[in-house]
Amino acid sequence: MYENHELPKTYSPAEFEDRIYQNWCEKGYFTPDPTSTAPSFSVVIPPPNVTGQLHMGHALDETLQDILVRYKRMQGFNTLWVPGTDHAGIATQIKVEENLRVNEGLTRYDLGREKFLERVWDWKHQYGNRIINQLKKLGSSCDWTRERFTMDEGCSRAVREVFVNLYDKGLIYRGHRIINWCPHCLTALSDAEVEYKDQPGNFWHIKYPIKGTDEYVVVATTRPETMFGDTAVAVNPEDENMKHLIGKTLILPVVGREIPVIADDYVEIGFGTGCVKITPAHDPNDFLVGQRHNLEQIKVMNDDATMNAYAGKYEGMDRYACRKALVADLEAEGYLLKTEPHDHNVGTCYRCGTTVEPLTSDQWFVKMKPLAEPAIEAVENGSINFVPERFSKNYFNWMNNILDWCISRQLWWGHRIPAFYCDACGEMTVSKTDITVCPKCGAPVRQEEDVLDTWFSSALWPFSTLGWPDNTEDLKKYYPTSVLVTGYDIITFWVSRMIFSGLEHMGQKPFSTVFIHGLVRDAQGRKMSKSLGNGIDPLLMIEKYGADALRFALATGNSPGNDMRFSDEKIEAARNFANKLWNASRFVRMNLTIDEIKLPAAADLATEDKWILSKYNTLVKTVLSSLDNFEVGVALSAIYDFTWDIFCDWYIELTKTRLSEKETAGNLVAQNVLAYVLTGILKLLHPFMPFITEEIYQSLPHDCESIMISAYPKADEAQDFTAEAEQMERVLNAIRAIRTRRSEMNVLPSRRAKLYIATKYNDSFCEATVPFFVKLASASEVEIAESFDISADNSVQIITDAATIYLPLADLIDFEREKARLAGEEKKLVGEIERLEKKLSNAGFVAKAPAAVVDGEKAKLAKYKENLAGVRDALAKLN
RNA sequence: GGAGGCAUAGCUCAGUUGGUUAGAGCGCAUGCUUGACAUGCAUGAGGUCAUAAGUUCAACUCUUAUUGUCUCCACCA
Repeated sequence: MYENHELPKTYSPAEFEDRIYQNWCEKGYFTPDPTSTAPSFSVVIPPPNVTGQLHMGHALDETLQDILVRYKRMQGFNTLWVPGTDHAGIATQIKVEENLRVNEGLTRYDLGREKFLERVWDWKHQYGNRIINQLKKLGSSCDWTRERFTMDEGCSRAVREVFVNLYDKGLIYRGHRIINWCPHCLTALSDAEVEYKDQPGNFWHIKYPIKGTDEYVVVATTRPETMFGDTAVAVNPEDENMKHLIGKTLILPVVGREIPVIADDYVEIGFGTGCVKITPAHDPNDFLVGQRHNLEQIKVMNDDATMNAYAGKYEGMDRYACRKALVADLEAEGYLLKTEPHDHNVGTCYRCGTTVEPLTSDQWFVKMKPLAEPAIEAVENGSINFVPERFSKNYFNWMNNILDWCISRQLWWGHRIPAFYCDACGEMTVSKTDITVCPKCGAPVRQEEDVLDTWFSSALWPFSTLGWPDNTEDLKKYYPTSVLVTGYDIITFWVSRMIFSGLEHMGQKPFSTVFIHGLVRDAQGRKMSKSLGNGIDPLLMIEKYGADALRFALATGNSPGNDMRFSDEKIEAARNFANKLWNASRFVRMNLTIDEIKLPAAADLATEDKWILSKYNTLVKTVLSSLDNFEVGVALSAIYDFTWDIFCDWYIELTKTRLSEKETAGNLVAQNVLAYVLTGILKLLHPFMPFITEEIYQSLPHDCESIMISAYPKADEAQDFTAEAEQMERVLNAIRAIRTRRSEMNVLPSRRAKLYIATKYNDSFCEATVPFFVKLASASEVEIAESFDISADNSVQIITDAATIYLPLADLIDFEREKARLAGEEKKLVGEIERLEKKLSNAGFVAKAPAAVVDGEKAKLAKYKENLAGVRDALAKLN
């Protein structure tokens, strides 16, 4: 590929990200090997809208999937990530209609169904690749040879197969029901597609006269314009104040029509006036009441929510105009008793925001109860599990209360329902293939005009994309898929429907784990939205900071299921990390003379090598266990901390002496360990930051043609050099302590001082560590002995875990300040000692706490006591 | 009305079976062109882990209640 090339001086991702991605594609790394016998790991992408544009939500979703997919691929799984797009019925149709209206002043009806659909397909072809290309920019390792579309031939065949199967089982039926109607989109909506929003409104109290008397009942309503469709007034049969009215006849004001008073316990005693107008054709509850009492359904509106002939003189008016006019007339005629402000929740269309109108209509439904039962069971028995687990509650809540699913849409863009009507004999035929004549009487048939809910086809995505209804190799290998990654906002829309569809049609769950993430919000915590204009464009971020930085920013500090904020600071921090890694790699690279990285034998390793290898091994364990538990953010921050704080800030510094000694054995050992650990970091990091890791990997000696198909690191107990690691920590702590003291004394780094180290652990402070003190603790020279007797008048005493260090700073020392510091130290130690003694004298603690904990506390106590003695000693000398 | 999340440093957030002196990034302060990196290095200030009880030898962590905040579901006409 790019054999051991030099790394440019500055990290500029734009210069290599596209090139690398293209190379991966050309090499076919994203396509699984068909001959592989390794266990499968498969994921299907939540298909974005085909004409949509990439937003931060997608970016997060794709990043998380790609992390899992690349991780598993590197672990040797036969890994497949199926990409594709969704035709997004309403959303796409609205866009095309809008475009048509603005540019040509036409409606879809002007064009007719066929011509209009041609336009939509044109639109799809024009914009369909945009989102795909945007996904590629992110680095997504999808198998593009398997790209699918919910309306491609295969998916369409799956839709028909499912429809006919369900129909034959009696699980799909056509019925006259009350549904949610969007007067703007002119289609039915499922319950899930309605969003409830609080809106200010009024409670209008209206008199309904009782026939043959001067009396009246008072009905309170938020929707007076529906009174033209009232076919009863209901009261609760248990309501003492109201039960005498049952059976009486009322006269509808303005309309003059007679309606009965009926008894139904749907009416809540004590709420409102106790009388409820019943409009079966325009309210879901009233519809049910109407069914119980056999009431007539009077629809008073047209499909565009203007009033029809039943509204009399209000015919043709919009529902809100009618409301206004009607209320004025009621008031004028003395029927309006009072108007009470009342906020209420109004259902709106999730696509266009128009207030939906509940109305009765002929629609197609899926009978949900029989499908929901096994779907609930699958999550209950752990066959499918949610991460985090709490989201299964959401799922159960939805599934347990599920009503039949209205699947027909009065749209043109979508899968046309495969039902064929014969006008001659009245027969309806549901068929997997198109038919032109009636199988019963031979007369011509016409196909159902309605199309299916978009989610009907998305529900089949995990198996329709793998070739179902054919029994393909892909299906055998990759179904059920391993993980589904998606946001909590579409658990009901999509996840639940995939689960029952998979169980019903495949006889097997569609996936084992549902990995749920939260929403990406803006820096202020607001939802990103077009109307607020606060959306951050992921592509701009990629352009400015690189895809790796974007991915890092999205993956870090993000825990499953929780929303996250995205800000410039976050992505800058991510870019800075990439830059840090880049420069550390340049440093390693420029010191490399070897052609092959070979970890030296343990006997040849220096203490600091064993220390970094132990630390690295701990990191590997953390990353593996975190990723296995979907703790992506934890894994990534562990890599970040190791890379920056341990590898760069310490280990690289510790190797500089050996690196300067060219052509020595120590030099070669240092080179090898540096390159080995760096390569390990790159591999661990690759799933998160695929581009920069590949670019650097290629510049180092490497044994695999691409990092993305190299083996993911494994933990290796042989590299846990515990004793050496502890030794090294003591040295580092001593260096930190010296730096701290010097800084407190305001000693310039350029002022070098001799160090005296009185050791407790001779092995920690052997001659080999002297250069570290010279280099990292600004020492001029170092003298090590078991103990020292330095007169106190010109030196600072530094007590560390492992040694007492004397720092002669003569004139620089402010003795008053040093005394105050020591006094503070003394106080702190006394406090700690008190706390520990109390704890250790607690019989319960000593008896019940694990021995290791007790021993740890004892050791700590001993250490503090020793340190305290040292501090007091120093104080005594100063006084 | 039902369910759930969140509450930890000035800001944004981690904290993995309860057990060192609770962490990071950004910001802030002080000092540094230290052999790759100022997109950097070193050092530091800053937290009674929302409140109150409970369980425990031991609670940021578990339980309950309270307060604040966000979300989902249902919906009363």
